[in-house]
Amino acid sequence: MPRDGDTRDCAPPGGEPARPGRRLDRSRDADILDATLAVLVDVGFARLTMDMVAARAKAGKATLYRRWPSKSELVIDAVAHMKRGQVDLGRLPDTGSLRDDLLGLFTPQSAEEDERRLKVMAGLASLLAQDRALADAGVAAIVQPWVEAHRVLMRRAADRGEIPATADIDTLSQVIPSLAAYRALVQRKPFDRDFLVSMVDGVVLPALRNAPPLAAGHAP
Amino acid sequence: MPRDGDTRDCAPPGGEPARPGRRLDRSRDADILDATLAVLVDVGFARLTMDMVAARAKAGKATLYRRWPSKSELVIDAVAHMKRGQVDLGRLPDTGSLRDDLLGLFTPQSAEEDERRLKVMAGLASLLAQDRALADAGVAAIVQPWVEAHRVLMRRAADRGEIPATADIDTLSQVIPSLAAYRALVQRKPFDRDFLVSMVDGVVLPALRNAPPLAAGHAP
DNA sequence: ACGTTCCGGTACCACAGGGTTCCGGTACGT
DNA sequence: ACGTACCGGAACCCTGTGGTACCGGAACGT
Repeated sequence: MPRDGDTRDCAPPGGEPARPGRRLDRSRDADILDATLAVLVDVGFARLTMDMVAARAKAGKATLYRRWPSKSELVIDAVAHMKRGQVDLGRLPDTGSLRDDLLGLFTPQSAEEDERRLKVMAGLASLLAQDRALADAGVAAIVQPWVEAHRVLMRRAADRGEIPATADIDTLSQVIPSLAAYRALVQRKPFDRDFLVSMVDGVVLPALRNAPPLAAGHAP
Repeated sequence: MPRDGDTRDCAPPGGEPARPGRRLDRSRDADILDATLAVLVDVGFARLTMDMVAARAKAGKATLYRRWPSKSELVIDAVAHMKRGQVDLGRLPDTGSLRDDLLGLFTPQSAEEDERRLKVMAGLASLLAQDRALADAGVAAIVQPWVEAHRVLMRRAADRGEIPATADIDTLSQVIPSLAAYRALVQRKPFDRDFLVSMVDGVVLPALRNAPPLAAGHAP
């Protein structure tokens, strides 16, 4: 959350207010947040220093502290800033086949983006154990939208009868995102299409088609 | 790995050698390692200080450095030390039913142990992104034996015809450990029996029974 | 031109924590 | 008793880093 002191208060929509000596300056925030994410990807939160961020953003350390009160706040803001460009729940694939829908979430361009997101997640790993707020922010920004997308696709498939209505969608929609996160965080192997196909055909689809009638459905 | 200098070289099996001024001292190592694990569980690797470990073990910091060359080595040793008491691959449940075997891995006494292991894993999270060796040691000590146990149980079930021979065991044996690790690390929810049952009945067993004939089997 | 306002860079401070050293104490074997 | 060898505790050094103060300069409006 950018500091609301100084001169950078929320200008009402409609371009820069005519303040004297005012630079464009609005795009600097994004540059700095991107630089923060880049450093975070490279070295993780613990080894991230404000000097690295400043150097990467070609900014002065003072500028960082002028806008964010601390390292933590800067990183939180950077992670939140990453949400932009996330999977758009309104524009999900809808091919009539659940398998194609699921694989359709993985476009070549989204691949590198996902990889990046998971690396950010890995960079945040140190905080999962100590800063609950930041960890939750990271999860909400990175994994949750993905789970939501899976849930929608599976729900549709159930509605059109492609999979049994008894399928435990709440559980199974978390499987692939969880496994992907685990693979990226712990195993440090790439999340590629082969892996996705293996998960879809080997785990999720078989489980969905073979839903047990008595499943009590504990959402994880 | 305890430093091999000083006087604590590998005494050949057969009790304490009669060295003058020698205390029992053999149990101190275990105490220190346990203390290290306890602190690791509490605050994670980043916030773990040698003073904390020394205080917890009622030992002096000097003693720690007399035996381990650095903080990293101490923690690695502590994690490896945790392997002791791990699932014994020789004494796995064998009820004739894969479901009962899988659920049988989860005994009330093992529950708290697993919880502890996963907390250690969470404490190591900071290192997953930076110290590959330590991260791998943690994974090998905590998750891998569990995967192995699942693989054995599934292999047996396939051999006796309970599940199709085409089932992708290499992939599916990783599912529950991965999901459990994800749940503990990222979601910070407890790994309880309800969750396990949900995973076994909702994901793994349906997927095993409904193995597609053409599965190319990409082990994750 | 000129002042205003912000910016980037640098030097600096404070402090936490890893690692080292030293010392008095204590249990053991002799 | 006495020496030995290790132990626990505490003081200490040193580096890295978060955070601050300050300066010259560049853009913009007037």
